[in-house]
Amino acid sequence: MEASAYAKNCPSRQILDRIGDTWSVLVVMMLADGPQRYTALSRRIEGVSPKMLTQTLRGLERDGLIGRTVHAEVPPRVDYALTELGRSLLDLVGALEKWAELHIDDVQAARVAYDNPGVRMTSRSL
Amino acid sequence: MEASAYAKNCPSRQILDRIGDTWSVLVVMMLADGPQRYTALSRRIEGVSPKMLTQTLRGLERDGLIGRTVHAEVPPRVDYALTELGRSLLDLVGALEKWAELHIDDVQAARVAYDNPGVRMTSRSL
DNA sequence: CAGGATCCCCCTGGATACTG
DNA sequence: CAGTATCCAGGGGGATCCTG
Repeated sequence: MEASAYAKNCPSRQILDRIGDTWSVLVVMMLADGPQRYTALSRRIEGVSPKMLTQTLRGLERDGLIGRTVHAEVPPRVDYALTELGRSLLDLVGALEKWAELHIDDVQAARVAYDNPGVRMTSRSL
Repeated sequence: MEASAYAKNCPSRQILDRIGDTWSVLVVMMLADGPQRYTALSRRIEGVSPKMLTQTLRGLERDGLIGRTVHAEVPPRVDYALTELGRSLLDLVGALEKWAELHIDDVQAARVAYDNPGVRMTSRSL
């Protein structure tokens, strides 16, 4: 079926899966400021467990969105940085943020309206 | 923390949560063609269970992205259609598809390279 | 036809402790 | 410092059956 193709074969789905991932986008945004160390990321992204951070970083690295550089030092030093491919994602993330900021009020108003069925509205949303 | 604000308060996160949802985007894309009935959607989106379809539709409706119209007929007839807000999402989805199509090859190449560590590369991805 | 209700399983992801 | 290993609870989501 067409939808099946959409759901599995289609590039969008694969990208969606990564974009939709909670931490991936957060990491990409953090790295927009420049290369960061593991610990720096774990501190800046509050609430992320080491497991999830590592997992997220591996996923992004596998997709070629970030690069991982190990410096031959003691103590170990590892930097993560956006690749060119990763940087190209920033536009998309930016567009997403823009849409969000532009329409979040409408969305929240819709939610309130939906959650309060009895209340009269001055206009219909459809 | 800043990341906390990002993760919870920030509009982007809320939109991300919806965008990232497997079925939501699929439904929105389907509805881009025009209003659709429940059954039509369930057929076109292969693999979706009634439960998830309903849940997805409710979520989109709650966010004001789609409208639900019940026709007073027997058998029941319910149409779902994008709202103006929902339609404005199409641009974003379009941008996403565009990015995906444009870069999916790079991503897949990166994945192959990542999964085959021994292999020599002609160029570095960073 | 368009779902609601229920059961249940699995997998995500958090917490914690440990290591090269 | 930069992770890995392990354990474990919660919830997402499928399958199924039922109804206005």
